[in-house]
Amino acid sequence: MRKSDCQPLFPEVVDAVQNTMPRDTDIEKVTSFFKVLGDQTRIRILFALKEKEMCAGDIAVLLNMTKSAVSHQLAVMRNMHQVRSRREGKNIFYSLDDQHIVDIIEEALIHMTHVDE
Amino acid sequence: MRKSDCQPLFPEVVDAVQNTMPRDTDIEKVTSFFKVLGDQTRIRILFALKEKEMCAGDIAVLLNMTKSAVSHQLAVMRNMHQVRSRREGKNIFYSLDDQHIVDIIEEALIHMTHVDE
DNA sequence: AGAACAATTGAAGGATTGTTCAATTGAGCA
DNA sequence: TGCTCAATTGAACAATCCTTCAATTGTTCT
Repeated sequence: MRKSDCQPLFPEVVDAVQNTMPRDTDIEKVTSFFKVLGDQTRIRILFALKEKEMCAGDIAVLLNMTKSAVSHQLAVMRNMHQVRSRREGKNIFYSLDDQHIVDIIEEALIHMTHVDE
Repeated sequence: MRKSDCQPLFPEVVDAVQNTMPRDTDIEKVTSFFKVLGDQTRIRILFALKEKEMCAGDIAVLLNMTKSAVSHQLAVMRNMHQVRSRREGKNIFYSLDDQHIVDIIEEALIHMTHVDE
C-alpha cells in the first residue's frame, strides 16, 4: 500500500492540525533529546550527577559497568548538552550542563508514578 | 576488563550518591516513558493530538505514512498511557491520555531551543 | 450474507543502538 | 624517558526498533 493516496476522513481537521505542526528541525531536536533520555544507563547517570559531580570511573563503579561503556554514554550526553566535563589532573569530572534536565526527568517520574497501572 | 573490580577514587561520593538512586522499577518506568518519546513519528503524533483528536487514517495522511505504521506506533503509545482511543462506528479516534505529556514535551522544546547551538 | 472501509496484527527485513574488547590519549610522577 | 592510571576512541557483534507487506478484525450498509 502506498503512503497515503487515500482521502482523509476529516480534511478540515487534517488541515487545521497541519498548520500547527512545529518545524521539522524542532521535531528532530526534541526527538533526539528524548532519545538520549530513553536509556537506563544514561538516566542513571543523570540521577547520579543530579546529586554530585563525579568522574567517569566512579560512575562506572556506581552503576557496576565498565569505564568504556560509561564513557561512550557520557559522550552522547555531552553532545546533547545534557552533561559537561571538567578536567582536573588525571580525572575528568562530569556534572549536569543544565538544571532544566532534572526538572523534566522529575516531571516524568511524577507522571509515571501517577499513572502507576 | 571486568565490570568494576577497580576501586572508586572517591568512595564517599559513590556511597552518598548510591543512597539517593531511585528504585530500579522507577528507573525502568522513566526510561521506557522517554524511549517512546524518542521517535519522530510518535512525537509528531503527540503534537497532532495536542491540537485535536484524530483517527488513525487521518494521522497517516497528515504525516504522509501508511496506516499500518501509524497504527503500530499508536499501539506503543497506548500501552504507555500517553494516548487513548475511542471507537465511533468504523472510526477509532485517538487523543492524549494525559495533558501532562504536553507539558513535558513543551519543556523539552524550550530547553532545546534555548540551548540552540 | 456479502461488499466496502477503517484499523489492527504478525512476520520479516534493514537500520539503529549499546556494550565489549583492544588500542590510544593525556596527565602525573619516579 | 618510562611507568602508571584515568579516560577516550574505534571496530565489531548482538539486540532492539521501525517500517513494510499481507492477512485479519470489526463495523456499516445493501
